[in-house]
Amino acid sequence: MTAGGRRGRYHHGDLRTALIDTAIELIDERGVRGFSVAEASRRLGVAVSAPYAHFADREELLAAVAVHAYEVFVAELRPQLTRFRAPARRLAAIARAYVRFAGTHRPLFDVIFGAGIDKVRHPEVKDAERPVTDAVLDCVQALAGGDAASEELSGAVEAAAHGHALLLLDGDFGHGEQAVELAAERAARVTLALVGSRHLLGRPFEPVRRAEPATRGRPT
Amino acid sequence: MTAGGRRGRYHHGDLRTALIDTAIELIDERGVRGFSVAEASRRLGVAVSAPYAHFADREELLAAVAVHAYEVFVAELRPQLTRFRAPARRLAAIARAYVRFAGTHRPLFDVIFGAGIDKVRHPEVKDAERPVTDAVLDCVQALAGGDAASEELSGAVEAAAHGHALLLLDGDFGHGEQAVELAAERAARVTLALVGSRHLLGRPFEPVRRAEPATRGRPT
DNA sequence: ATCAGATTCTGAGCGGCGATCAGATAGGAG
DNA sequence: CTCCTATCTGATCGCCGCTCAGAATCTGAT
Repeated sequence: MTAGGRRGRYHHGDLRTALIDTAIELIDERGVRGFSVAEASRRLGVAVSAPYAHFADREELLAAVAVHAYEVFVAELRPQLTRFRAPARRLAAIARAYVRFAGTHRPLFDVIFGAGIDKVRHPEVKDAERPVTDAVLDCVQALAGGDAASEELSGAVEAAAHGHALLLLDGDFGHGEQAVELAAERAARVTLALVGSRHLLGRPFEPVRRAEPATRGRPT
Repeated sequence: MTAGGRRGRYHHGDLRTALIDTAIELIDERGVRGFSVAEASRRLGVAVSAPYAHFADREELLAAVAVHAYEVFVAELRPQLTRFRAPARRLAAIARAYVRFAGTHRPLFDVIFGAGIDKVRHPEVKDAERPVTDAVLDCVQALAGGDAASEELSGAVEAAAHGHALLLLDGDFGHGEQAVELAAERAARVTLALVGSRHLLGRPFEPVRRAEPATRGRPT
């Protein structure tokens, strides 16, 4: 393959990669829902049928964008994880990085959660997602042992991070860089609150009662 | 208006309502993304252009469905709110009802959050949403006073409820009625944990990291 | 009862999109 | 150089959102 991508030639050179990049551009301008394969082709100067040599359909192209999105996120997350040793802090760092990613790479975040990609038909996406879910699970298990309590905590943390990301993109924190930081910090604080909650890490409690469970896994 | 909606006649009778109902059916079968005005028309036996006498465009029809969805949710939420007096319990009840609604009225929930309706161009939706946000704000202000802490708590509660709803619809809690109840109960518990957290309701607690606007590397 | 005006619906049509297919073109292996 | 394979073109199909002129029907005022 002659890497290049020079336009005007019969063979584009690296149409696959160019399509992914252009897709991100278009999604940034008009949203996932407004993205069309035809327009991406036009922008690249190729026939509207050309993309189908590289992707089975529109969804497969979006899935490739989603995989790239996870790679970017993981690349940003990893250095943050090495900065903290305590599982609770690491969990908070994940939440913060997650919200930051949503705020600073909006089109990528949009593709991951707004494109309606069927992860069963596109296992690549699930694979790309794995490092993130693994990181969460690691921390949670260190904190909660490994049974129902850990499931509950990981669900709560995921929900908190994702929810704050949505609120941020909805404009609830304002706009601009400081909105992103505010939302990210809130998500981190909420995560720590969840980890520190005496309600979640004990066994299931029924009423709000202040029954402090005896067994509390609290390493570090 | 000759109420009726008998098919075969030139005038349908109540096409507007019929379109909303049929839209919900279709969305239930193929998802919001798969819904088309044309197919709804076909199913109702009218011309594909008929809907445009009642709705400016596809999005306006979906907005009407969203308004109906909020009405249903509010109708289910209200009796739950009267069952509890303590703000914390009410907040948990809201979260529980929210997740239950997502699980038992999936197409309606899909429309609200997956149809990409522009709430600025469709204020009816925001109006229909108001009773819910008001209920949350009521409880939160009773708990947190009214400043930053209350904003933080309400964001956390919304995030928790919405996040658990998404996890439920993603299959993370399994399937069927018991999955819905499990997810709803988890959301309620997490909400109580948030309310009970000494981290959230007090004044801001120690920053996780030293205030340092570090230069974060940006991978391609 | 009648009739003017406003609603609601039809039928035709436009442009855009996703997707398929046969065939042209280029790069690489032998 | 020659053949093979991957890549790209051009044409085409069906579906969709949406518009428009005009027909059918309903409404309310007289």
